[in-house]
Amino acid sequence: MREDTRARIQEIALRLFTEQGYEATSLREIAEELGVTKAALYYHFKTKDDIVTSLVDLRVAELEKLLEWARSQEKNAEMRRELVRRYAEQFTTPRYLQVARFLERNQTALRNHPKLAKMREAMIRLSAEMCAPGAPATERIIHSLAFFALHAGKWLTLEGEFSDEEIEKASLEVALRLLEL
Amino acid sequence: MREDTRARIQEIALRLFTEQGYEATSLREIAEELGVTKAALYYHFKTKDDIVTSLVDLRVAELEKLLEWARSQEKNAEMRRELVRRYAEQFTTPRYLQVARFLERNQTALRNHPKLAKMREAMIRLSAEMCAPGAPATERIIHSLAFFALHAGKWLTLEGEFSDEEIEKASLEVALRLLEL
DNA sequence: GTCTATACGCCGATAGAC
DNA sequence: GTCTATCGGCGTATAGAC
Repeated sequence: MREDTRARIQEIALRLFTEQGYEATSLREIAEELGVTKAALYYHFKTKDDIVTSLVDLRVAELEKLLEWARSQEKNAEMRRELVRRYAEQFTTPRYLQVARFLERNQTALRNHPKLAKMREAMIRLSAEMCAPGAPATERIIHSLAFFALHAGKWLTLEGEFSDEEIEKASLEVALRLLEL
Repeated sequence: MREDTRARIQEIALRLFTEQGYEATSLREIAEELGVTKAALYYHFKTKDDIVTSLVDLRVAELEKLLEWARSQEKNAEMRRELVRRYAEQFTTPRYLQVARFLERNQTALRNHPKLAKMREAMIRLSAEMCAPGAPATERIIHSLAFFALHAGKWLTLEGEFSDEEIEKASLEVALRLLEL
């Protein structure tokens, strides 16, 4: 029945960082939820920052898998649609959705985190794969907005009116339609 | 030449909160940039939270102006386009753009701030004005996405490639096209 | 209006026993 | 692997002189 402690720390930290923000979450809170003292955390992670690193690595790996796939493809309309679908599909794995949300909500707090730079770089390269080199600004921007639409759930203050599933489904539809503009 | 000190505190706090995040910005930093001690700040604002309140008030007032206008209009396609245009136009006033960005980037850190609840409520009502009552989920979501396309600058990791103006112009174009989907 | 001085607590992190 | 104890530092905030 005993779960790996390291994994439980990640799980609790991920939830609290997302709900309250990275800076607002102390190691004491994480330890308390886990039922240990904060000193115990230091056996599993060198620093608070290290917990973040372990989480971001998950997301970077996912983005790089996507990037690798994109590069192996011809850049046509069907490839772009499939890329958006695959990007959206990553969010159907709960842990990946949680990590993505954590990163969404802590961009500013983590702005100096080296792994975040890696992630942004991957996003830039991914959105570049959406267009032929030298594509006009509006095309680049519209295609990038397709990715953005999939993150918009955070901003859509419609909770209570529609389920998460409805919002996600409609977001994907909008993202795909954006590719056709 | 002497500017009002209260206004200068707001200006510096707004910039630092946006760049570094609310939690990561201390009153000491603000005071240092202003060239006074942090104790001096307490003459102008009761608490750190009070500085935020004074900033959020600006945004809430803008949203409510927009909401009032929306309510006085018939809900047709041209009204929706005009509403999006007016929403976008608010961001052309530098101070309002700065405040909006500050709020975008500190949603999580300020999640318990009472003024933030007011702002979210105003956004919900504003996006409700975009549709007839009882409109289907996809319509509501797509029209709401139109607003949020205008916030996409944060996510578009295209800085350096395109100017802020290009991104804003294209975002508005996409927002307007979303209304027609 | 701004200062110095200070209260008081929580933070991340470490040392060393068990 | 987890504990107790503790460190140094910085956080917000206040008191009271000027």
